[in-house]
Amino acid sequence: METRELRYFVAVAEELHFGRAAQRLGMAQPPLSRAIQQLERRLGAALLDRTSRTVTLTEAGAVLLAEGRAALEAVDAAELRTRRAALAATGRSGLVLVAKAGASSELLAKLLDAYAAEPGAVSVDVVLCGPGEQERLLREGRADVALLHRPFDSTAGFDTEELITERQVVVLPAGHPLALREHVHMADIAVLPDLPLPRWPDSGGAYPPGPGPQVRDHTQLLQLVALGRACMILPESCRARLHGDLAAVPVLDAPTVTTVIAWPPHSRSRAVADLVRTAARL
Amino acid sequence: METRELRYFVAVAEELHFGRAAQRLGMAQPPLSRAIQQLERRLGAALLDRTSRTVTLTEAGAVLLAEGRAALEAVDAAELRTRRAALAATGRSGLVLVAKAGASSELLAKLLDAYAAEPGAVSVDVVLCGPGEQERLLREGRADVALLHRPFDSTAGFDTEELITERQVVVLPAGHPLALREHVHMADIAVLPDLPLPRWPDSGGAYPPGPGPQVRDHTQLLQLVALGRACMILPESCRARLHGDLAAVPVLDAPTVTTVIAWPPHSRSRAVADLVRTAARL
DNA sequence: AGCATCGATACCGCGCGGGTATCGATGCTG
DNA sequence: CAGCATCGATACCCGCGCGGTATCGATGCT
Repeated sequence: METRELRYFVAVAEELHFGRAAQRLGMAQPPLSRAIQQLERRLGAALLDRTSRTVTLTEAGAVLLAEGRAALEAVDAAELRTRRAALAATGRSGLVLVAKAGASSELLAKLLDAYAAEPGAVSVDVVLCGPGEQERLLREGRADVALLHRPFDSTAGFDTEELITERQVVVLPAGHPLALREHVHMADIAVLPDLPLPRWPDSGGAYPPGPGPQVRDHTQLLQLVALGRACMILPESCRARLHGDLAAVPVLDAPTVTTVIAWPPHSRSRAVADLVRTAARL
Repeated sequence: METRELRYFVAVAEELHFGRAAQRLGMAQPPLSRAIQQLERRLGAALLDRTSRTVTLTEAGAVLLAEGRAALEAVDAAELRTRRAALAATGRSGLVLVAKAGASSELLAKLLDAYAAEPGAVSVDVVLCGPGEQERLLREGRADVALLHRPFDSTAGFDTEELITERQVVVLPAGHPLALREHVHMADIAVLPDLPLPRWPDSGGAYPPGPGPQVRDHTQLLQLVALGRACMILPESCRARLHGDLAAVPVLDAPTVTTVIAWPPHSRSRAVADLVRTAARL
């Protein structure tokens, strides 16, 4: 199977419309129809059920859509990583490290310092991004290494090394009654009608139903907490970055957060290996 | 990048010889040379350093070899899984479950029984194979689900569900002094000159150096233990399958073995989901 | 019934993948 | 050191296959 055929099929399977898919692919509709037929013949499997009005995926088609997307991602990643390796060999292009904005900043600083002191260290571009984007960047080959937080981020498909495990704290307005407590439990927080947990958009950009305010980034969130309209649960290390009006109280029964450094398997880069080794020694 | 180009490159990179690679690919050498040049031009990266006598990989070439192999595997797996999905839709072809020969047989029997009792269960073909082969079969799409044993088998790139964790036991000839002990430690075993741990061949088929006898399968191993020429360390559940002349003693400080059920991500099969759910309930 | 929509079919041209013949560089050998 | 064998690159050619346009046939809407 050629990647061209796969791209064609994925386009049609996503659009469920030959005309639009052809347009998206920058080609005419008839050769696209033919290519899909040919693919079906070669696979010996019907991928699409088509009438002249509707196109739907067959069971096999759904499988090929899921698997094919992953395969195309792998091919594209291979290409990108090769390009980057070539640049790294000739010019001096650095590593790209991706981390969630606002998380693990202390650890990150220590890591960057320690790695910079290593012999043979290359420059490290730090990319800070929103939740859920890191895995994509790493999988697509646009980043070389990532800091992920289990159990929130998926480490599936990556090699990882654990760095630290920490408890979580709840962040409250300084004046709140709970702020004086030595520690709290999840149940203490769940019953606070005045301080609901905020809602983040899911991958589709939609918000789950619930009482909490809708937030889209950490700035909004911090502001809401400072205003006494929400609370949030964070790894302990984030306390350092809080300003005055906020208090942090350990939550005993919240899941512990493990920060891991993750990199794609098959990574052959000495720089990545050095960085990981440095991180493991912290 | 087309899979054809990738296959060409991988062939040349593995052979490090255009002529042989062309032969392996069933084509003439000149078009192969051209294809590689074209690929290098398009990537803007030298992949191979060639003199008229030798061909070597560049840094970028090594990256593309590793990443490209993985990408090709993904493409082939996508094709195979689609074919299998199509067969499953028309005919009634069952699941393929792969497990290590001789391990977890009791668990496996329970799982198969329990799953067979589920409504909508399909037939399950069980493939027993040697160590290290299961991951390959699963990755290549030749199997739908596998029983793996951490920390021995790599679960990288798969979704998994833990089934049981067990201690390990050392298996000795029944008459051996240690056989009477309630439990032992690794140190007790390491110092036995009469009962060395056997050596398994690595992926290349070569044996690591060391004192132990060379074994290639479990039958040989059992025989050697029964003969009093070796001992072996196994998960506790394997005791059930031992015959009379052998004794099993718990090893307190050996790593615990966790049996997990693993399946490829993106799996869209209801049968796999049912089987996993059944396994998790055991 | 007429029409618009949409996938399939028919047909065509050309670009590219693959073939053969040969060159040029390099290292071995007598 | 000359001659030769090896091996990748180049030159040139052919035919298939990919992509294009024109059109058909089926289907659902008005």
